[in-house]
Amino acid sequence: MKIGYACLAIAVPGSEMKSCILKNAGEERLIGLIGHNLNALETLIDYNVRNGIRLFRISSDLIPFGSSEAMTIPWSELFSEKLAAVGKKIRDSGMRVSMHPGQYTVLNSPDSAVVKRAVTDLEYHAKVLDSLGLGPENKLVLHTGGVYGDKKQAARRFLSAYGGLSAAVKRRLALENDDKLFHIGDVMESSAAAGIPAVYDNLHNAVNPADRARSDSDWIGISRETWKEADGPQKIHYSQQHPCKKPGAHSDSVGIGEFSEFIRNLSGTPPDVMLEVKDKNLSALKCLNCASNRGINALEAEWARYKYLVLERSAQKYLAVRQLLRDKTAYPAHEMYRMIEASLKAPAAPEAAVNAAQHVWGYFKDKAGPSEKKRFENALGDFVAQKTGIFPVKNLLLALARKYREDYLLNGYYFYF
DNA sequence: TGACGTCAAGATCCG
DNA sequence: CGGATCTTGACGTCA
Repeated sequence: MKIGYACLAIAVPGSEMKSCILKNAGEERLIGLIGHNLNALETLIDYNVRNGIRLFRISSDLIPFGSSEAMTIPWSELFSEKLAAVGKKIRDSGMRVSMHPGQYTVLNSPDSAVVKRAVTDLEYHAKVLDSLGLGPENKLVLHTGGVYGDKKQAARRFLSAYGGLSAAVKRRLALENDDKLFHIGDVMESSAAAGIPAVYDNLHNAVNPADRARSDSDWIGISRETWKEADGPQKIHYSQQHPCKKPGAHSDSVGIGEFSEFIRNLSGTPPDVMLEVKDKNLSALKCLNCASNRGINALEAEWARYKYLVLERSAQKYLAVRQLLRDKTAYPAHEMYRMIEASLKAPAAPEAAVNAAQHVWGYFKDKAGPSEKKRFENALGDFVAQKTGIFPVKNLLLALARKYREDYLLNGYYFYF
């Protein structure tokens, strides 16, 4: 069972995708952006390899305007070496990747111009995966599309459009149930008719259920049958409901208790699990560390990344986690994440936030010049006086961490929440 | 016509 | 001027 995350990572310096607006998308600008984004992708892949994350969704923004008429650059040739090198890292590490055109790629539209753009978009996505030299188990996940007042007719149009796609797209295509229109029962029908695998999404099924009598485990068992040898192991999408937002909205982080119960309830071969969650790689690492014993070092590395976030909420909880990790023969993953989750639920307490900021400042106090010290003290003073939030302070510390190359801090999560 | 979802770019505001 | 914060863009469907 692989566990992964989608598109972007938090606290991975140099991994940010860049783009621009259409009117600025000249050739020179685009070449610069593509070069940057391929480096960013390599940074993400390297990060995943270092951290044992072997499932990852590549952002559709990798090639800005990749499926637009504005794209006149032969990017796959221009960057063929780089693409091949990154693809080799993916293959050699046993990583499985995917891409996921958004809700605006609609293959079953009655409007032929919309369908044409959808086909172009799918061709673009397949070309990215082809250029990386990756096999058909690296999927292109798509939703069925719109209903237009007649779901049966709309499903037929999907199948007809699917039939017209190139082999390059067809061999990668997988169909996912959505949260509004085509539930997993609908998807199973189209999937069987087209002979393509079905990606089961648990939250979409919770919001748009096919049959309330069937559990997640039932549907995962049923959709497993659509995955053939060449498709690789079954893959699902997993997410949790945000407690405050509307039904279907993803949670900020994967709650480890709920996730573990979900996994426990599965039967048969466990699928690969793509997490859809706001905190991305953070949840992926959490779930991986809890799904198997990855060594006390993995937990210590995680604690190092979380610790100032916990400290700025409660010194007591900070000490409690430190205590928990004392025993180097134990592997208290669930306990550690439960404690971290509990403390992050609370907003930062002002006094604790000052304490945490001063701890982080400790990395610079011998290196920073007097003007830097003055700026830090002013920012902290403004925060204490409630003139600003803590973010101006954190951003200042982040800039210092970059300047003085404090990787330990840059790889931590403190600056990003 | 706005909402939907997503992210960064672009625009504007502020000290 | 730099940094923080707000708005726009790019896409198609549906209420």
